[in-house]
Amino acid sequence: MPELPEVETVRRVLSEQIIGLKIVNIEIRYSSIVEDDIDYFKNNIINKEIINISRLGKFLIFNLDNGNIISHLRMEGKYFYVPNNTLDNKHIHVIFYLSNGYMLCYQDVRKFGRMVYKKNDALYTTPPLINVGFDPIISQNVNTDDIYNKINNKKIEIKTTLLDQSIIAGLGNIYVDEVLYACRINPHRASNTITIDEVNSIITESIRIFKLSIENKGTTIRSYTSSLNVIGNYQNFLLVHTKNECSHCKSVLKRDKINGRTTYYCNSCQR
DNA sequence: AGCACTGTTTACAT
DNA sequence: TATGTAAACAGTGC
Repeated sequence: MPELPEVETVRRVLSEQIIGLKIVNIEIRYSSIVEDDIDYFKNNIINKEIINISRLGKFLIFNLDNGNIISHLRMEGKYFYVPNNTLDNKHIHVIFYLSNGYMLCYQDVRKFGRMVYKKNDALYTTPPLINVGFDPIISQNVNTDDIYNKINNKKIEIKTTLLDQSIIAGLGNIYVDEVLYACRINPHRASNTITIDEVNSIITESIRIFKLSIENKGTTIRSYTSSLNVIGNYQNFLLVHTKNECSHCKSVLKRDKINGRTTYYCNSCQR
C-alpha cells in the first residue's frame, strides 16, 4: 500500500499512541510475516519498551529500549491500535499486546508485509536498511553527484530506476508519476539520458511533493481506509496519477505499463 | 467464471 | 553485472 508519505503518516500517528508503552506479549498467527526465527523475535521484544518510532524510506522502525523492529507494509500492511479484544479478522497476522491493555494489530490482506528484529549496532549496517538510498525527507545533505552517477549508470527507463529504493528511497508507483510530471521528464526516457539538472529537479520535486503529501496525511485511493483509519487527502492534489487530462496542456494523458506498473504521463509536456 | 488489476519487493532465468 | 519476468497473496471489478 504505502509510499513514503503514507508510512510517515503511520509513524506520526503511532508515535502519539504507543511511545512509552511496553510490549508484554506477541501473538504471531502467520509466521512468514516475521523474517526471524519466531522465538528469537519474541524473546528479544517481549518486555521491551517502545522508546521511539522512526522511518527510513518505506521502512517503519520501532525503536525499543534494547533493539528495533523493522516493519515494511508492502502493499496492504496496516496497524491498528485498539483496546484488547475489540478487533479481530482473518487478515490480522501479528498482535503486539501492550502494557496499558491495548494491542497493536498488524493487518495485511495480501500477506506481503515483513518484520525483522535488529540489534542497535546492526540496524543501519545490515540489510534491509543498509540498502536504502537517499531519503528526501530525512537526509540533511544531498550528494547529487552520487545520485546522478547511479542513475546515469543505468540504461533502463527512468521510472524503473526511480522505483529502485537504493537510489532515492520512498518513491512508489504514484509519487514517481507525480515527480516525473512535475519535472517534465518522460517516464520512458533511458536513465543514462537524464542530465544533472534533471537529477536536481527530481530531488527538489521529490522533497516538495513528499512534504506537501505528508501535510495532507498521504494519499488514500482504492484501499478504503488507509492505515490506522486515517484518511489521507493528497489524492486531491495528484496531477497525473489516475487522471485523464493534462492539467497543463489539456491533452489526453498516456497510460502505459512500465516495468509492469501502470504509468500516467503527458506525452507532450514530458520529454 | 475467468481474467486483469492493485500505493511492493525479490528470487530467478537469461 | 544488468535487466526482465514471475512469484509471494487476496480481494475487487468487469
